[in-house]
Amino acid sequence: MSENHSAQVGRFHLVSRGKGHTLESQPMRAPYGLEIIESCLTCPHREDRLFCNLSPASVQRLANITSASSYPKGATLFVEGQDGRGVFILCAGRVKLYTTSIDGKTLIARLSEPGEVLGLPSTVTGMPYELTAEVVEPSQANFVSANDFLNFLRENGEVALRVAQQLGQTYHTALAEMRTIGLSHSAEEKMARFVLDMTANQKEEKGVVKAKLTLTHEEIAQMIGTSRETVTRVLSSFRKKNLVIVKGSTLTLKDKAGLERLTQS
Amino acid sequence: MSENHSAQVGRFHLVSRGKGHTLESQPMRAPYGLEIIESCLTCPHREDRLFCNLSPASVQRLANITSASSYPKGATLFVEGQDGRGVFILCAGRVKLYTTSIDGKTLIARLSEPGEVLGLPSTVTGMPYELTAEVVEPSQANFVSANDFLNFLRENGEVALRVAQQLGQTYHTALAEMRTIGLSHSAEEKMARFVLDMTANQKEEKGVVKAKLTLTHEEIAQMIGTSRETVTRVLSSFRKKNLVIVKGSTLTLKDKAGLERLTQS
DNA sequence: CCGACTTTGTGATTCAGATCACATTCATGT
DNA sequence: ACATGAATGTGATCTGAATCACAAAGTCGG
Repeated sequence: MSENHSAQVGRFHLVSRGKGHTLESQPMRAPYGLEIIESCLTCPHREDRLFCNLSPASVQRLANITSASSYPKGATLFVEGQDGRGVFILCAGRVKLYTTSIDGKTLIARLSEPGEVLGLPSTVTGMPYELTAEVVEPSQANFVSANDFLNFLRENGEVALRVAQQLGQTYHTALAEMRTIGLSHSAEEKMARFVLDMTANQKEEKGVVKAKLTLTHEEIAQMIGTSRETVTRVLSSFRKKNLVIVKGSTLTLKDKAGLERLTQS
Repeated sequence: MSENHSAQVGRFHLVSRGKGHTLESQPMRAPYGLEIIESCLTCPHREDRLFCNLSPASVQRLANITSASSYPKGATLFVEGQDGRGVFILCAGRVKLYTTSIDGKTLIARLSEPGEVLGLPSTVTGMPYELTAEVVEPSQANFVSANDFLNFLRENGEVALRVAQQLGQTYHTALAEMRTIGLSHSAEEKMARFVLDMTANQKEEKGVVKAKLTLTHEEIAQMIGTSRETVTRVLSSFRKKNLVIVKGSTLTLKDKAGLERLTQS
């Protein structure tokens, strides 16, 4: 029943890449600048999110069906339309989840942070993946095959509930994005919302809130539903108005109130 | 622990209304033209969706914590921002779930059909309702308080899994709408998507697919993120192009392929 | 059958932002 | 340090659809 998918999965991921340099034939290796975290048990994030407070037995059981892998930037964990093979528990790195239209336009649904579980909705419902998951920062993830995962859930009511909560969270996030895309009057408003979102979860230091902009303008455009040029323009208008300071990939929030005002216009 | 919320809840719902006629002081009554379905056990939809295949004991347990009510058109089941009081299992009627921006713009996230469970994400995660639920057709629903529901889930692993599946489904739907709103180039495209969505679940008779348009143009606009006038115009352009026939509130699909072509433009 | 409101239909106007077309600056690998 | 491709910055143009402003149909209660 529980064939170990890990190797096959690992290879597969490294095959499909976005654009640019080709990686097809390269062997898997540790992502640049990251030491490998061996077992999922030592993964710093696993415990405190989806699978916290599990009995040691359950943890062991989970460890058995889990297989860790590393993925380089550009790797694809799964592709929209493909049927759900299982879930990926993201331990380190960052993954972009998006959908594409026939003509190539892309809409980024969300960015996943360590601790999140990818492919959960599809795995649980048995439907095909509704999004494509592409690694934007070298990442490590634990894979659990759909079969194993579902069995684990069935044996483990508390975890099922926890999974439901995660899904609720995810839904919440999706709605938030729908709101920015659907209810905004202007690109400025969307951008303001985006910046506030990005900085919302950041801890401030010395009274200043900063955020790393992992995304290109192109990608920001794909998140808020505008064009790349508009992102560039709006962002520089924000700088002129002293709402934010952009230095390299670091964005510093200067006038939160000002941005919030734009949000409500 | 399990105080019965039903009466309080019932009264509350009837209080807040959208617009128009005032119902505040009126006593609760059966929705026009619907006989009341007494117990949730006889509710025709309950069994086959979320809570199918339960042991008789579980069904009984569920029946105990459930309270049925009827809601007239315009009633509000819950309001965005309010913290989750519990779930509503929709037995009959139709409910509109939407979010509103400060300036009054509305985005309809989805229309709920009988058998669906409303308020699930919030109840499970313990976060406030992220949407407002307004009855558009006289409805009947079974309410289960958050406490009771969560306890029920904890005692009942299989149901928790089922809940997770529902949530996955809901997420899926949300993504579908995000796609139409975010990836479309034109209002025509959005409208084509919308019409196809509406007719997708309908059974065809005599080789023709029809769908009841419960929504006003205004509401359609709020679903696909355009203006009312644009909906009117696009819809009549569809009629001119013989893609659909609209007669009263009945929409007949005439040229599915044609609409699909618009979808991919 | 008659007002009164809600919904739909249409024209005229206007403008935000998509798109195109480059110039410039930044990374990166060798 | 150079070269090459990616990412950003900026102007010019053009159009889809929002908005405004009514007219025409429907709908419903009394």
